[in-house]
Amino acid sequence: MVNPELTDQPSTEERILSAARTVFMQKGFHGARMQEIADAAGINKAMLHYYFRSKEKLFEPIFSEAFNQLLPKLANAAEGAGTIQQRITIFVDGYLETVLQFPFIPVFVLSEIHRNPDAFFERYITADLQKSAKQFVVHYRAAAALGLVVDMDPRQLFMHMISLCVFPFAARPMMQKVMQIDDIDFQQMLVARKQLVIEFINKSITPCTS
Amino acid sequence: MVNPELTDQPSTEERILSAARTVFMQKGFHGARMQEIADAAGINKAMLHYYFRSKEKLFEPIFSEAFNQLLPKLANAAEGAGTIQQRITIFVDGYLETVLQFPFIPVFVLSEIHRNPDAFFERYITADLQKSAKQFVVHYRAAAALGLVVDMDPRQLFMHMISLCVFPFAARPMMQKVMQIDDIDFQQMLVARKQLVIEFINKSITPCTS
DNA sequence: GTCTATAGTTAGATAGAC
DNA sequence: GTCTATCTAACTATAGAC
Repeated sequence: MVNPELTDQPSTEERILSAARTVFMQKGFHGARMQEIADAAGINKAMLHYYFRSKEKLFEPIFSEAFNQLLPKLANAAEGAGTIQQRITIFVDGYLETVLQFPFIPVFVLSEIHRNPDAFFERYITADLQKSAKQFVVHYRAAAALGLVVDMDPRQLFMHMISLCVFPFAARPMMQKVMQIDDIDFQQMLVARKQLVIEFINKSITPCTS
Repeated sequence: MVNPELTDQPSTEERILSAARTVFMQKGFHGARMQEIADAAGINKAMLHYYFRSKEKLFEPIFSEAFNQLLPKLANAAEGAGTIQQRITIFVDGYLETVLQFPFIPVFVLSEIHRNPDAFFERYITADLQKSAKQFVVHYRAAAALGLVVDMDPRQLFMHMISLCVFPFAARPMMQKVMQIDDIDFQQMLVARKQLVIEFINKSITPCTS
């Protein structure tokens, strides 16, 4: 057989992963059915188990991939030089960029955390990640001591940032319905948030010196 | 038999609902097991079906109760007299008060929306709710025209408000682990948010006239 | 590697005695 | 109303032919 890497045809494994990504993201772990994944991949259930022994083992790489696209954004914001405002911009920009590209990630990650918190923590909340969070806190406190930003709990600010980026995607269908916004308009609003959220946060943390 | 309304003993139906509330809120619809609910209620599965014909029919009142505690807060904020700042305070206060009391509601509602969006919309997103959202938008635009608040899309502000209130509860386990905050401290932070979120928003929407 | 067929398990729902 | 026992369906997982 021709090496699948050199052809246009995705390998069976790739087709399975692609189908699993779609189904798991939309239905979650418990809601997803192996049959549905098999159908979407154009193969049968037996093949799923041939390539990935179990549903759990098929789920793992999908979740891993999703999660690892989100959280490294924090490291970018915490490391290197720059003002707090620049760090916030880097974080919000990167975060919103990713969820705009993969809008199912927020709900997917949230429900997985609650389904299996211990396994989740052990694998995905690394020491590096915790270190980045601490660095951000230190950076903010330093800036506050210099009077560059208002004095507030940086951990609360950090929660503000993530909330403003992620929640509109997680709650999208409800928000759209309540505010009666169609798909095109809402998509534009989500794109516009990149700038808006940064302005919103900056206005709140900047001391009124003018 | 003695009228259960007059005794201290909760009726079987109440015990079932109470058990279902706990299990559904922690596991979601698909994750919940009828057996587990029966065990928690101290009865057997047959009784669940005797009182509530199906899992779906048992789920319905639990979800309804949860959802109806959240969204009426919007009506309170939209109706009556008051400044935009006062409306925001009413909304954030009421919202955070409720989720502090029932911390599982956010994830619960979010996952149900994605499980069954159509049924969800039909039953729970009422015309009243949509009217309240519109009223809030009108109120904000009026205040902005008078220069009392900065000119921004009030629908985006509305998303900011809900995001800041709800998300920290939905993502609590992850946030705690990343920032290495213990249960007691995090609980205090959540309580403190009532004031913080209001200040944060007010600072952002208030024109810098000083 | 891929398929068909089926085993094994679990969960939701029901029947029927008390 | 409450229980035990059982049915049926759905789903994950495997066996075995090709």
